Amino acid sequence: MLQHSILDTLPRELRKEALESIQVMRFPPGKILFRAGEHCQGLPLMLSGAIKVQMTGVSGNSIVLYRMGADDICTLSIGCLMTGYGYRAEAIVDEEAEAAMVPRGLFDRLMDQSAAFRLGIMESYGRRLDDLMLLVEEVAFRRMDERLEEWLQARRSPIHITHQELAVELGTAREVVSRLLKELERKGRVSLARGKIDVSG
Amino acid sequence: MLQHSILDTLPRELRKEALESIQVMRFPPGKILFRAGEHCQGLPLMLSGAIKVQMTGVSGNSIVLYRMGADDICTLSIGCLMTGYGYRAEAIVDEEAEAAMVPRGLFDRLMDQSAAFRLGIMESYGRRLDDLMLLVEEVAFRRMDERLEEWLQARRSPIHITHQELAVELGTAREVVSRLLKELERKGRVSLARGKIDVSG
DNA sequence: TCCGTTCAGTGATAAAGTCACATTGACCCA
DNA sequence: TGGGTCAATGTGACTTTATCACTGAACGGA
Repeated sequence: MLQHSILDTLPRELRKEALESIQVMRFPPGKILFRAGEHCQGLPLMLSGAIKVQMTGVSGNSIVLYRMGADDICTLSIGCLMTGYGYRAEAIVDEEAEAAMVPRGLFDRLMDQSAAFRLGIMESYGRRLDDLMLLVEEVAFRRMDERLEEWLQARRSPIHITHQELAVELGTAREVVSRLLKELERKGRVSLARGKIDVSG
Repeated sequence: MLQHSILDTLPRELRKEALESIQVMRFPPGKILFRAGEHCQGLPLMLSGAIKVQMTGVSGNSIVLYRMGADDICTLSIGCLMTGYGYRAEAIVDEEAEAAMVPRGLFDRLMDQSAAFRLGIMESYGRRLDDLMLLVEEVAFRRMDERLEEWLQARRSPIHITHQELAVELGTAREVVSRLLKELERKGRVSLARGKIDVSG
């Protein structure tokens, strides 16, 4: 169950302690791992699956910030744990996910004793930073029709999603997505059905 | 010169090594520390001053992502060093800054041997993540007139800045800033001069 | 089959971004 | 000291995106 995870790289002693004190959990799609404002209940180290992190603005609009995959450690939880503040965003499972919940004490020991673990942390942070920088640029400067088309092209057709969910992916309003999709349909690029988008080509 | 920096917390031996191998540098306002695409020349650990990090989109528009201050370590440089990719953004000095340039080897040793240093790194990452998440929300959902007014209120009047520079701070177009400022002037909230904004109240 | 609910479509209007060009102010320098 | 130059600002026209207020269509029970 822990095969191919970053924990495999630990020296024998530490690995033993890790395997004893961590709790492996399995989450179904749609499961909410945490909500904005809640406090950290442990550091999830992802073993498999995909989890999206999204935030909701004061206006009530939401946007997907980034996704976590295997070997990512939840950087938001680290921050939450360090500062004692609540989460600023929420995490929702996309694809059935397994995660090792690492207790605080073990986290500190891993940071102290394993260079590989530290590297994993830094990589997770690096990816998050990169994701967010790219997102800022997208949201600030790119056209919505281009972003929508790219999003659609990046998945396998047919795509099962509502316009509202797609709006959250892109950080815009549902009406905007509906109109742009209708326009794409008129151009023959997609065909639309309730909760489903077929991309041509 | 290194008083009150994170390096003070190091154990004697490590501190000695640090003081020998780091190079303290001083940068004047306007100095460009690095540009997009360049490769990392060392990890800056800021001792004083303020540095802004901004990125330019494919469209040619720019936006300020966040600012670094004393005790921040440049997370962008860490990522750059780890992955070997070039910088995705550029860093420009706002207020005269001093920074200790930490060589790769020392960085690794500090990570390995100083919990305080690790904590500093994590805090820097945490702040960056937080800054960027807030920025995404701002850019995606908030009205430009509100953002502009908040930005103005957060400084001491008179503010010496051009509309173009202000546009980069907010991630919008110069014309938008000019129009919104003119509107504020009509309402008596500011008075405008070339390169200067006086905020009333 | 009716009913409630979620999902999608759309007109009207406002806010923001883009393009093109006019005007203004600061400064240099002959 | 009067031009000349250039960066900074102003603005009209138009497009894109966001918001508000609905309407209608599809689905899933009861």
